Amino acid sequence: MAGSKSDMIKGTLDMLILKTLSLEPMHGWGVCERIQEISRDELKVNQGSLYASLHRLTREGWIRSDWRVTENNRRARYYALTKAGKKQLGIETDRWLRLSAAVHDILVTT
Amino acid sequence: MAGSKSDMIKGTLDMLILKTLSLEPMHGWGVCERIQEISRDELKVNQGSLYASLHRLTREGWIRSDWRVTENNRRARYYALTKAGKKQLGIETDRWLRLSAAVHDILVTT
DNA sequence: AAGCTTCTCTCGATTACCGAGAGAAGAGCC
DNA sequence: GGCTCTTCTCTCGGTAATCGAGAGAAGCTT
Repeated sequence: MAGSKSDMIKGTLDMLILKTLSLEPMHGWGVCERIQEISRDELKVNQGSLYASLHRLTREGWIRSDWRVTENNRRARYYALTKAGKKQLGIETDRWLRLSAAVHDILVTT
Repeated sequence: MAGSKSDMIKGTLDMLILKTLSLEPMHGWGVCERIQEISRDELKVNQGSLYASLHRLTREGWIRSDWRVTENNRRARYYALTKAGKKQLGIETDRWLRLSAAVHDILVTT
């Protein structure tokens, strides 16, 4: 299997998760699927990275969670953005847009 | 310090250096300045990261180097892209464009 | 009961980058 | 000669993010 697994761009996972949760509260598994779906399989979130990030975001106070029952009648932890998380999402998005534009500038220089 | 001067987006440094060297052979110090200049100070390459990357790229066979005399009559190691390096630059650029587009898709989803 | 799916969470290894240096050598000045 | 500034090389410890490979629990289907 020619590797070519699409890894994440390091440093973007937290932002991507914050963004996804800003759409609506979701459980971890749902975040994975949503990101993969919107990116048309370009981005796949490894579970090991997912929960590490979710716990990191919780520790920072950017998201909070509680147990609920899913549509399928299973228990799951639902995560939601806090106010601070919303602000953080803005900060990280700005930073990403600036930096990725700069990278693009380098790449197109002749 | 709140500093947070713009760090690199992790994983892009090698590509950026390959790209910069594809313009013309340069010494390490020159690569730093060029990247900073083109990105209008948005991207600053730390020396510790620079030489780590340069050595990594050499080890992989994507660049090669030799000692030359600079315009200022100093000795410096000039780095140049190899054929394999040119190919690698293409691969990494494609990957970057795909992934950054996917990230963008997530960010604009409503 | 067995097995599949959904969902949670953990942990060690890897790797890239930062940050803070040291060292060497030419240039300019006294 | 001695001094400092600039240019340019390279090293190394620490940190943080991600991977990769798992385990565990509980509801569903057969």
